[in-house]
Amino acid sequence: MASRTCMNESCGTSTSIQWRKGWALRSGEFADLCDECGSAYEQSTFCDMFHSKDSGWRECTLCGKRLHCGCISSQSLIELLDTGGVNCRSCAKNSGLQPMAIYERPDGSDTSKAEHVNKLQTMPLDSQLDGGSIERLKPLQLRFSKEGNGASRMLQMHNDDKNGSFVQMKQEEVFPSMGELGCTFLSTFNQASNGSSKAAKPDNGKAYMGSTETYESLEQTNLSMTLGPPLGNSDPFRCAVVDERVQSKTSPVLQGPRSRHLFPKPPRSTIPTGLEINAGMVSQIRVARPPAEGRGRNQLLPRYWPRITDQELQQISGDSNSTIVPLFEKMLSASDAGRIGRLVLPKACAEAYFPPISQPEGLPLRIQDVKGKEWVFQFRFWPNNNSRMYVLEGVTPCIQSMQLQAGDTVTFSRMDPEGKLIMGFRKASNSAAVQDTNPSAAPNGCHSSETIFPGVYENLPILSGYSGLLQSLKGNADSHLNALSKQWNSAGGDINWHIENPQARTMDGMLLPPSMVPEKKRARNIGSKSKRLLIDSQDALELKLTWEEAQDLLRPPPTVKPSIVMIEDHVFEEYEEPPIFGKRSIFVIRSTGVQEQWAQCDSCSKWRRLPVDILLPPKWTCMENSWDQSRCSCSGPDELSPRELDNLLRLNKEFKKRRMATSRKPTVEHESSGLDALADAAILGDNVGDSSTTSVATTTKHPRHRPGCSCIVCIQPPSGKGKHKPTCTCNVCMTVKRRFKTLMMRKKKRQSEREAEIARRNQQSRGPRDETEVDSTSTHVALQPDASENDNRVSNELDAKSQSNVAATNKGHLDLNCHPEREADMQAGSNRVSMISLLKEASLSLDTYLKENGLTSLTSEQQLYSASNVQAQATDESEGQHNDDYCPLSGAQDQESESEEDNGPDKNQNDTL
DNA sequence: ACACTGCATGTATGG
DNA sequence: CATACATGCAGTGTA
Repeated sequence: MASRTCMNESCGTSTSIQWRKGWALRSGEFADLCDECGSAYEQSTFCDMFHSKDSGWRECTLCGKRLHCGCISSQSLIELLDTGGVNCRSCAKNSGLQPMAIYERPDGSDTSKAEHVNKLQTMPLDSQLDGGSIERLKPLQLRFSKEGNGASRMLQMHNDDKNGSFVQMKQEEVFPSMGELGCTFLSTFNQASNGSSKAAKPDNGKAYMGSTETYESLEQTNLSMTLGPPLGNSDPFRCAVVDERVQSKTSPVLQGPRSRHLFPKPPRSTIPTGLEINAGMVSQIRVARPPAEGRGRNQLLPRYWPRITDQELQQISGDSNSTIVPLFEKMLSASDAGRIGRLVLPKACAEAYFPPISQPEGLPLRIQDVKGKEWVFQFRFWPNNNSRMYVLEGVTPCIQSMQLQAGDTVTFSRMDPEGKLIMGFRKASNSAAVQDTNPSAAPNGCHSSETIFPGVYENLPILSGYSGLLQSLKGNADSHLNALSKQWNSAGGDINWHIENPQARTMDGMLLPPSMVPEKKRARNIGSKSKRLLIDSQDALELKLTWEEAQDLLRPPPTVKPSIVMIEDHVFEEYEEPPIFGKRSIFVIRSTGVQEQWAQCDSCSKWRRLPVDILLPPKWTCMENSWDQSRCSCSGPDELSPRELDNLLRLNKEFKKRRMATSRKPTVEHESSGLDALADAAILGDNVGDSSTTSVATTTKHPRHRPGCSCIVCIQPPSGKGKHKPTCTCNVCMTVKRRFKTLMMRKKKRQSEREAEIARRNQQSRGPRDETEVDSTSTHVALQPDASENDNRVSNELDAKSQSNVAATNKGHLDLNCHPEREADMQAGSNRVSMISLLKEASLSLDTYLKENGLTSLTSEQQLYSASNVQAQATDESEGQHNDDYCPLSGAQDQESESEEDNGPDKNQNDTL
């Protein structure tokens, strides 16, 4: 029967280990308290449970496979059995057991170490819960193994806080000496188990508030672990030498997940994937989460996670039998490396791994460098914004001794069992040099441990991994990411750290050319900033895609009538409830010009043809296909040939790929290339009419006017009131007229060619289905096909164009940049924004649209002008739309440039258009 | 005049 | 928005 002893020495109550509500993940009721005095127990049940005398090994009860506590703790490889023991995941799977989280025992029964395991049940969640237990059902941190001790401390500390029993800790009283701290996590645990070590009480209540965050992140850890193999950021205890030595056979170097709950999750999608992908290449890298034994905030930022290589470990540990526990690292800032001699310590790190200090004066700290030289720094803090700012003072000699500069990284490790603090370093400048010269450097920017050092070291694996992930997931050569990766690489590693003289470095702001000056300045924070930007940009891409797709899936709330509101002369439908997501559907335009909507049955997955104006609910099955009696059940024949379906999917893929690609193009290109691309597509005619496509281009490429923007909108007369009259002969209007004329003539010509082509193909007995065009889709399946593709495709250009126009018109109303005063020129009532009307209008033919807009002909100059004027107005009212309207014009540039070359004033505009 | 010290403040960053 | 942190800066000490 395991027991715990109350930390309160005056109490000393020993109690058997029980399952307590305190283990609940989110309950916030950390009741792991002594029943007598309410103090926290000195150790964690979890540690005890899984880090027991048998070294944490368990045997699968079915196959006998031995599973280490890491597997247990990770929970990714085992299932804990109600009857005791564990099953490896494969056996568990075969036996039909479902993976599940481990839950607290609501009965509070006494549980020994083994019993704990036994009582961790592997039962389907549903079957295990009764109504009353649901409330108490809380995931437990079974992944606690070595680090569980730290977690338990945090639990206890949290307890302290919550119970107001916080006692300002005096180092000599409660905080273990560095020697005591200086043990492997395992030994730390053992000490704790034996009660020989006083778990640190918080010296700062605030410092322990991370507990709940810890637990919250646990669940995420669960997820990530379930989803994938061990993640990139290894458990420090495992990745440190001690683990390698002890568990070299069983423990992959990079095992991250078990300690993830103690530290912030890495940037989403970056670290895991990066290191998975590059696992082989970085196998020797120790990207270690720091030990969780610290008493401080557990939320160490990943940038402080110690990254250490075998070489460095070897260098630090030398030939001794000591083990090195990487604690944290910090890239030196200019201030750190400056002559002030103050090294700002990350607060969390200082509180976690350095002795607690209650007075600002702090205490002297002996730290040994890798050469064995011992330094004494003053470890102290400054009050700062109701917080503390920890610094190591007197580091200048050490910094200089190591010849460190801003951008270099100092690492703090602990040598066990002595507990000696070790200060290592990595030179930032190494990274560039080694990286550049080392042929073994991974082509994607990931490097072996020997080649990765601060700067690039910190980021490249992440970036490359992310890039790799994207590439693997999206099948997309991600030049943008690569570029970012390079940029980041240079930012992290190549920043001008090569100025050896610190003085000179401080002066380079004056000495360096302007282009270089910001680089130095940037260097200070560009790392994290760029990383953030990078990730954000990636997220943004993802989000944007999602958003764009969502736009087309949004439906008005079905049962709610909108209230019409007028905002700056624009009418909006305002719904009391948020829009709903409708079902994805695909619009198809046949060669005959007939539009179709296709949707996939949620039950049988067959594609069914639907009227174009139908809005489907999120769930839709053949049963609801009231438009086709022969296919109103799933047994109805499939209407869509595999070929066409493949075509749809393929085009969808291509579209997304293309969209991703266009999204990553530098903004500089957006103005021109985006317009040109749209223009080309418009002239080519096929699918530009697709509203979704145009919407993509619009929102992606030109959401807002920018200074220097030379688009058709921006070159309009200023103030926005200079509405062009039909008689206007300004450059813009003339250009518009000319281009539109050219455009339409060309389109006419192409249309006639295509009609001829259709006729020819029909004669060749080609199936009409094959001629269908995936032209418009609510799910962005419609594409901007390549020109070559377009030429071979058959479509109804007019319909496409009509959609374009309609979409342009409609979107013009939606765009908040639209100019109210131009609205008068819009068709009356057309400014009514309605999702349904949008869809309906999208199905209108061009002729209908033109009639409605009084544009029965576009062939005459005047009519041409009218059309262009309308479009110009639409454009004026919608910055985000003008691409749609005027890009075609710009696209005609090629053709018309021949006749416009001598049009001086126009030419510039044409170029920019 | 320079160095040091302690605090204040602006910015980056994460939640 | 809160916090962490890099750095500025004023006050003080010292050569």
